[in-house]
Amino acid sequence: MKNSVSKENYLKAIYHLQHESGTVGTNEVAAQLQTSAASVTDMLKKLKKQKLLLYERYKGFKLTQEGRKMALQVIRKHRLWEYFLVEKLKFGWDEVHEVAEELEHVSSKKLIDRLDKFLNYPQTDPHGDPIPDDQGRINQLPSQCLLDMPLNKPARVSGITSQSSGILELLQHKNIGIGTRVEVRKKYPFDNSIELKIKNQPVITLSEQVAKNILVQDEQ
Amino acid sequence: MKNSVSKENYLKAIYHLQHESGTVGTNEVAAQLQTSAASVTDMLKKLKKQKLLLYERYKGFKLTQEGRKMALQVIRKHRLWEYFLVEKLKFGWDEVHEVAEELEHVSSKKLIDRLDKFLNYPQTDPHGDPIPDDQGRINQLPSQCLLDMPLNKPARVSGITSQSSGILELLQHKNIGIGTRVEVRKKYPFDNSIELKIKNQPVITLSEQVAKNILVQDEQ
DNA sequence: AATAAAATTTAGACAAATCTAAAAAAATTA
DNA sequence: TAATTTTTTTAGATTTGTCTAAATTTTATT
Ligand SMILES: [Mn+2]
Ligand SMILES: [Mn+2]
Ligand SMILES: [Mn+2]
Ligand SMILES: [Mn+2]
Repeated sequence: MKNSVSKENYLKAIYHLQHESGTVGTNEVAAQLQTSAASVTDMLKKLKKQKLLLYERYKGFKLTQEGRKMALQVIRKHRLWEYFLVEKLKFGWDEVHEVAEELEHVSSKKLIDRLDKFLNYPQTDPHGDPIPDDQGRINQLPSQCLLDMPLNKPARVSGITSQSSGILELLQHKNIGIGTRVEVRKKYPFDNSIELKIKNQPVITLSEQVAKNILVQDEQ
Repeated sequence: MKNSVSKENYLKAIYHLQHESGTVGTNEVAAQLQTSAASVTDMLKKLKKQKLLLYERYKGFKLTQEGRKMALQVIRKHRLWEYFLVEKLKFGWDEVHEVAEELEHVSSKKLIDRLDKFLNYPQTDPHGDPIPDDQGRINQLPSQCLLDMPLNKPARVSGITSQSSGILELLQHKNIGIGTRVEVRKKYPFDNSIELKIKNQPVITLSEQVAKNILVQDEQ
């Protein structure tokens, strides 16, 4: 019943691609997992045989109910461990991903349920992504891109789309993190840059490339 | 530079056997790791090629300095995770071994050093075994078998040799754990059973099979 | 529609870790 | 010491996950 590390990584990658771009292609998965397209095809066949994937050759693929459920369990583990690393072991939010990529494959169900309890059932990981419960359910408040916010409307940073350490470092320097309260004060159509007021801090400017990666939720 | 899960398990098994019975044999390792003697021989060759093992065919083997160092790092991780599971996640001391057997292979050095700090640099794991520091150093107080203790000499339980869940469950029922203060009140040469006084509790009887697995240190 | 390009799959190979059965060496016993 | 038993190694396969190169299918472009 227990899947290999490799299979878990494939399930997770397919799940994420499915929920971002709708359809999933062999090359996309290969790029995500830094492997060859041929290797992906090999694995697709194995996942199909295990009834974790709906797949016809050349016709694209997507996870079955069972596959999705497994992917969500891996994601749950990944995000709980990330939370642990930041909240308890004082890792920076830009250093946890790699480590969680290993920890997520430890298989004990009891371990993860106890960890959840120990952390007091957190709702989101340090990047603002929601943590599925032990049934795989996600409760996601609607959030929108910072670029689309109307002027002077209070909002709270709820997530960062890109997780490149570059953007995370930049945001840390500008004192923007998950939960930070912000208001857009001005938008410049010329370069799509914005001026942003952060609570208790002066107004700062963000480029389009940065702002488009920031998700916010309405405040109050 | 990073070793596989399997290699780490071999290094650890050889280290333990080396320190218990002096010499190590292929069959012993096979029994410990529940694999075949042929598989062990295969791995011995690989470990030799990596200079982690001194090995000549048919002539026995032992770890090199480098191999011992690696084994001790795995043991450090194993015991720190066991401590975490018991102290923070409230696992029973008889349920942690299997889970730690997986967690010990997560490779981040920073993770384990931060965990050590978070746990406040514990000296021993929940079974009383010493936790090596990040240089692989162990500070081990001399301890002896409960069967060899003189009568009425105060002592403190410092370790359990066997880690079968059978004995751990038995000891839990009789309120014996690491740190429990005890005195041997009587020895019966007929079956080598003993009568044991536990502080604040009535005298109990332990069979030879149980008593020989209990290690104690002199008290005061 | 014919051709070119891109995406995907197949063919064939390899490394790691395992196995069983058989052979070889060492240790024990008679 | 010779025979027997035990331990250890070799030979030959198998499974999993990966690779490159070549073939096939689909999609896009003239
Ligand atoms: Mn992973
Ligand atoms: Mn995350
Ligand atoms: Mn292990
Ligand atoms: Mn232990």
